[in-house]
Amino acid sequence: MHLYSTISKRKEPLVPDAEGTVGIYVCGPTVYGRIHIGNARPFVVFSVLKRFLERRGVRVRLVSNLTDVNDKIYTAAAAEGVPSAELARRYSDAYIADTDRLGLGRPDVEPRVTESVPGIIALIEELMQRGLAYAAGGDVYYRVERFPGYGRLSGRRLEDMVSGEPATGAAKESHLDFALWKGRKPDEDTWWESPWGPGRPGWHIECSAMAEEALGRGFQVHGGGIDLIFPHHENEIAQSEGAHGGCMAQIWMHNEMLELGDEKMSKSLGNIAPLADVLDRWPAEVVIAYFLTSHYRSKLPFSDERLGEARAVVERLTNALKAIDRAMATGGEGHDADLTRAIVDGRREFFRALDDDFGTPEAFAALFEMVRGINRATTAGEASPAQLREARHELLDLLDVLGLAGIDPGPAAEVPAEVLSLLDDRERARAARDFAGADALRDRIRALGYEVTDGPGGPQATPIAPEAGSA
RNA sequence: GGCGACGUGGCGAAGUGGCUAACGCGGCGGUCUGCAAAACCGUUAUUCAUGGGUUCGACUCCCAUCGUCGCCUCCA
Repeated sequence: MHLYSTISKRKEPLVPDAEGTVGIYVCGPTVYGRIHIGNARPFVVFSVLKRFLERRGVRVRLVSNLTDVNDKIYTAAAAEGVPSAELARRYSDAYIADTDRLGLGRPDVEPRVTESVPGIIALIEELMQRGLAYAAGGDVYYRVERFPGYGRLSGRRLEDMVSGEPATGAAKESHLDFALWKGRKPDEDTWWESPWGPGRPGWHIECSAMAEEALGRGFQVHGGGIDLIFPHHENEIAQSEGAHGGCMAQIWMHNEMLELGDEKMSKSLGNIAPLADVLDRWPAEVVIAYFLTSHYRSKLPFSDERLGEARAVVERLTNALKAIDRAMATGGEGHDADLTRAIVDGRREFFRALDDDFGTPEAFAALFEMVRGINRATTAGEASPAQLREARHELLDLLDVLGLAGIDPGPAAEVPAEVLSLLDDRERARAARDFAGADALRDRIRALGYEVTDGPGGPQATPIAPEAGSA
């Protein structure tokens, strides 16, 4: 498969390492609050990318960190009057719990900064030995102008960079330099001893250290939000490649931002929708479909309208599965060549789309071609139960790649006898052409939580799905 | 000011040198239905922000303009 790489601005072939493994490192959240729907985008994109690659027979090692020590964590903890370690642990747990609800599994490794300090210190020492870092007033800084490739990822030149650093950074040799280690300030209650005195890691160094520890030097894909390109990922490259040479990652893969109204959603702007709240209102599969019906490199508006469209997508897929189940019961005895063609073509196009820079919108288009073929077949009624079962299996198989297998309604749940009885009453009313009575009975059944639909095989009562917003 | 991304039908979203510009939602017409839902069939952009240029040929390449967004301030 090919993936677009920010550093080359081209689609690059994804080449596994000598053991046939693809290592992926994705920058995870800083845990000073509940994560928002925007944070969920890389989680979904990279989790599903992993599923896809594994389906392709590639072994994947997905690593996504938690940044659990940071200025914002100190600040939030101080505001609440709790120890920063406690606050970080609480929101680390919340992050795991919130993303678990998506049902996409966990990354293979989820390292935490607080558990990676020895490796971080070792990396800083290596940089100092190479003259790329220097201690100053209890801090350690990276000497940016000593690293020739600086700016390669973000396409910046050093002379173009404006000094945004406040005057407090007076200990630095250059305003471009960034902190690798920050000396402990009196009110900072999470800290470690180091060769440079007590303190804690700077923002960027932890990812260099944790990526190396989990994936080794020179892995396949480094990912994250596009807003991390500068300075975070630029600095990671400076650190990792500065310390060891070589190439930190083959491909730099960045997802675009969510938009709320006209601006991006972000914690600093305060216009956030917590993932947990979104998942209270919409099923996980709808949220996944919401992300995946758009390309990961496109800006994605966040709104109830868009979630509603994603729900329509999911319903169309679900309805096709239901249609198959009904058709298998009534069953034809022949072979529907058009159905087979739709399945084969759909499967081919599905994988072709994902092979080309993870083209999930086109993959959905392929699914819909398959769905139309299925719906045509169930309408025509020629396909045998065996052929229909195969079609169902194929569709579900592809849905599973996208993490959407959960939309399978499965075998219909037992309908309560009371509902069945009312259904019989309604049929008698309909037979007597007492439609007012029939509709009244339908209302009573609905009050019991079941929707009545009249199909070719007679009426059916199906549980009413919970509506968005009702939770 | 510097760097970067993007502007495709009512909405969303693919395509990125050459067959009829995918797919979903919505609209309209039809089939089915007591009604409804689902589904199916047909229809819904002579056109891809605008203006130039390159080319036998551009939505696709180049330039300019307008517009939107992101980064340059520890936000995915």
